Amino acid sequence: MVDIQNDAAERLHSQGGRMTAQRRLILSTLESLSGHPTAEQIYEQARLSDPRLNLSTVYRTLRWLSAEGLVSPQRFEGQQRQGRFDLGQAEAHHHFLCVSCGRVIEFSEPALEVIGAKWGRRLHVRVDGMTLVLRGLCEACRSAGVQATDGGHGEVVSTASMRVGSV
Amino acid sequence: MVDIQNDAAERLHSQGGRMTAQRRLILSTLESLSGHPTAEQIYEQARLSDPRLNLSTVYRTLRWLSAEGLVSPQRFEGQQRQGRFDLGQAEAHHHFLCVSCGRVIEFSEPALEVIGAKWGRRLHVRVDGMTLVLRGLCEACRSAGVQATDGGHGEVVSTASMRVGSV
DNA sequence: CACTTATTGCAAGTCATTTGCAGTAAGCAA
DNA sequence: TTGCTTACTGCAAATGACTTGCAATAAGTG
Repeated sequence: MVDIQNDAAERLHSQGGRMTAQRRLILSTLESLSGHPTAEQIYEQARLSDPRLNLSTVYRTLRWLSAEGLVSPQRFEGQQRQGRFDLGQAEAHHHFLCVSCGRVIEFSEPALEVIGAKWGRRLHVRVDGMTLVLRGLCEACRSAGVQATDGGHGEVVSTASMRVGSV
Repeated sequence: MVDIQNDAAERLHSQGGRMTAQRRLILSTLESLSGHPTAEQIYEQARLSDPRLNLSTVYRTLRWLSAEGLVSPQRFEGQQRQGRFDLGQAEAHHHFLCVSCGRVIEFSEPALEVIGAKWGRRLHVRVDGMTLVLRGLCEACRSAGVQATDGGHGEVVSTASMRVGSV
């Protein structure tokens, strides 16, 4: 459960899959990259270790990992077309997205469980998961004098990220 | 403010734009479609009134409307690549997404303002907006015996939607 | 009713992601 | 260790969702 490499290997095994060098590489790259990298970023990083790795292999692996629930794919609105991937359950955390630089900060908010459950009852639906996305300007962009300009759906100029624990 | 047609016309005017038949058609189609239609769905619906309408015009108009803050674009994760559009501010409401049929139910939850403000302070960022997406099974899919199967990121089989007021 | 130029339709182009296919290599069996 | 089966990979071509260039239209102005 804690070691993704082993977890993935076991899951593969149990469904007649094979643990290949590429999958191992993608997994460890995913572990080494903090933040929410895109498939392309994972590819470029992994390529440093093995230049023969192919982008479609990255996509295929990411897709399998998502289906297994080992990584959670995210799609933020705005100019960014690329999906982002992150180790762990989608439910485990929420995000702040800087509309100027694309930086993502994670946080967890237990109070949302209560809100989700409440709306599940009110709407007569079964709520299996939830994601809260906060949008705005990070400290760096704010002090750099950036202003949000487009009604809340910002153009991302560059990308960076950091991870912040639950408070 | 209340009449989108007029609001849009005024905004266009003030920036040297022109109110065309196409834009009027797209606007009224947007008003007639409840839920969160995709560009394609808006296009198909509008085409019923004027078959000569072009898809790129729909995209262009939707992009302008988004920039003006008159419609809010949404992107839900999962198999859906297409963006969805909705009249009104992104901030005004949140969504429940049925991972089985794609149905979207809106709701508003004032408590989230407080949570957003709290994290703005804690993370030292300026929060301009937020979106909460609840994922799960709607009543219809649940009673139809559908089970979520893929770790929370469902494949959408068909699309439908309804709107629910604030409670 | 001219006339300027924003806007449209159409076709071609992007970009992110997927897929068909033939060659490669896990993992099991002998 | 060697074979063997077939899952997996790399590569190239395809797809889906938009976006863009351009010449033809048509708002809104004088």
